[in-house]
Amino acid sequence: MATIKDVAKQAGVSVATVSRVMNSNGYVNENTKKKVDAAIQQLNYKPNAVARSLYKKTSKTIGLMVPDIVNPFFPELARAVEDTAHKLGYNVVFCNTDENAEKEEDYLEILLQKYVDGLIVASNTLTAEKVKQLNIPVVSIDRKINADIPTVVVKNKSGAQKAASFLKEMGCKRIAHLSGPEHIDNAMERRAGYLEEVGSEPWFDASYIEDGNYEMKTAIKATLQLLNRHPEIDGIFAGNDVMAIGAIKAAHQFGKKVPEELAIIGFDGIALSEATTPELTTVGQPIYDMGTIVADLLVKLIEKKPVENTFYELDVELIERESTRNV
Amino acid sequence: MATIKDVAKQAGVSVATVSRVMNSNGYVNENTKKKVDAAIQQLNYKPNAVARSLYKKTSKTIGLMVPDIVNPFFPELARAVEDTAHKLGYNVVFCNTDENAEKEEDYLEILLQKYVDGLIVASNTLTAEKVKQLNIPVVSIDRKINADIPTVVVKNKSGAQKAASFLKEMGCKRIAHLSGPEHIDNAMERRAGYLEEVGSEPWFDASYIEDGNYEMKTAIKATLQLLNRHPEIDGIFAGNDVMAIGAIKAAHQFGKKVPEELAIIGFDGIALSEATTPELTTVGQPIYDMGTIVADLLVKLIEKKPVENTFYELDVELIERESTRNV
DNA sequence: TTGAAAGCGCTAACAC
DNA sequence: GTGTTAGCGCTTTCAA
Repeated sequence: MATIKDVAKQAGVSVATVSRVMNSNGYVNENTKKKVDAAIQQLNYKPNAVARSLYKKTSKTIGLMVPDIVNPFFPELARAVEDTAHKLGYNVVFCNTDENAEKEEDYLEILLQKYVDGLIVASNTLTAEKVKQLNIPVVSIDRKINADIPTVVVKNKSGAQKAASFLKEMGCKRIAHLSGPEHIDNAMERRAGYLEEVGSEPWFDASYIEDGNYEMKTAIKATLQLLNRHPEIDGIFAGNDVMAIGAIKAAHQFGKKVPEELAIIGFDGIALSEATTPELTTVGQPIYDMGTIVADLLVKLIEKKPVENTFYELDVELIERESTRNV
Repeated sequence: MATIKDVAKQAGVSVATVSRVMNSNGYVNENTKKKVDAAIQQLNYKPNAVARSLYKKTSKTIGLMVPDIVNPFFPELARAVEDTAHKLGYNVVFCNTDENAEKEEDYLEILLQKYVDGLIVASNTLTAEKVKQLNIPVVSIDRKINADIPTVVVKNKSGAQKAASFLKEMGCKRIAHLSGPEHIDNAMERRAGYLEEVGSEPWFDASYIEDGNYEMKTAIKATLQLLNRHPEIDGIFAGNDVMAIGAIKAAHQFGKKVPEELAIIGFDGIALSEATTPELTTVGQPIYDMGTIVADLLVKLIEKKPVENTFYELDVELIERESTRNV
């Protein structure tokens, strides 16, 4: 690999000059510029990003920490983040934390040591204090950490409420909720939206809620419990699509027809929600947009450009498909 | 951020000594080691990975290039790669190429400039020649590039043959194939396996094969074409699970019952294949193992440790579920 | 307009 | 055992 020295020698100039033409800063004569460019061409020279980082203390890379890469929501998000980051000249280091605080710490350290310029995190273990210590721009996606930290989320509560209310419209009389984990704020917001809509119904009590841990397997078990406990349930609002898919499977096992006997609605709008039979009605998040927005926002923060807004709470949209019916 | 100099000053030693205790190489007195450790603690010193990289020309990071992060196969693989890489002290930079040669080039360059120590690629545009030029260990996953390049794949052809043969056992008389793109070797291997099994049947001709581009949307269209062209089709072997899911949807639209009137079998064994209704019968790849094996292999190559084997062709397993029936 | 040289934070000879 | 020092490849004063 050719270095800047080689180029300098080849072009018969100093390394400083080479640096100047590469970064197009400082004065440099048209003619010597040409010589340098030619040398760069000939040697197929690429500047060494590590050396550059060492001096400039930046790396043109950002970190993206997600809790569960196997939940399709996150790859879809990651894809958007990666797309726009790449357009803006950054690349992204991917970290899968498994909701594991230790792994998260590990990664944070590694990323800092590598001079990542900024971080996009979906975490519920990360504290505002720790974020401050990082000393680089951080933006939170999908979850709120703290009002001081730029954040991109969706209207979880009202979206959930819409979902429950839609189930009512569809004629459901007993609506259960498959909830996400209690330590995840968006799960609790979605639960709150559900409660807002059905919490004061005469039939309601807490036994209509089960934690499905945002996973398919757990959701299947939880749904079965719900159905055993309350065979009269005719509608389920699942806190995410993966759980809703689990609920469809569980209903199948239990012998309830979806949507005829049991309507199911999810949350997220992952591509997969279209793939089930019946197709899943869901509260769609603008996943790709979210990724674009966070990446854009983070890069602006990194480059100290003005940002209009550091808190985005995007709208969700009810996507009616086959898993809910009109009775 | 504290540097090695700060630590040296704090401990009253030279930077060389600090470096020695950090890397535990060279002699260092028990006592001064203690002093240094104490200083490190006090200053909460973390060595600067960039500076280290610059000198050592390695970065303890590997690149992972995948063609489509939204196909669940790749996140599942990525997860495994990331898990074992992390265990072995490496982190992984994720690159989504969209099967786009230009993007791939871009990434390759960036990764090299950052001194990534090795690369795991799933690509069909990358040539053996280009790989050589990279001058770092590269291992190919899911696709074969060249016999010289260490590779981890599965038995695509025999797996596909098993799938077609299984469909026959289940009583299918007219078996179509939803194929992956022609430029992807594993897709062609799977097609070859299918042909091996049904190619010489009296009813067979090329119109029983459609390209579904390894995507759900395209697969739906392709399936509909297949079904319109040959209403007698009673079995479909899809080259991957995502297309099989599309086929199920298409059958649904077409009014064919799965599996009663149309049996469908996929390939991959992604988590999602269990989530459909009916659950998908599929040829399962050991995805997690594949990720573990490539990551392990690559790290061994990087660290110049002996490797037993540079070509893994793993077994696949037919997972019988609901989308195929016994007539 | 250009070059010399210092320095980013670390490692590894080479001295002592 | 430990310190001094010369780089790794680049950027950026400061002089010329």
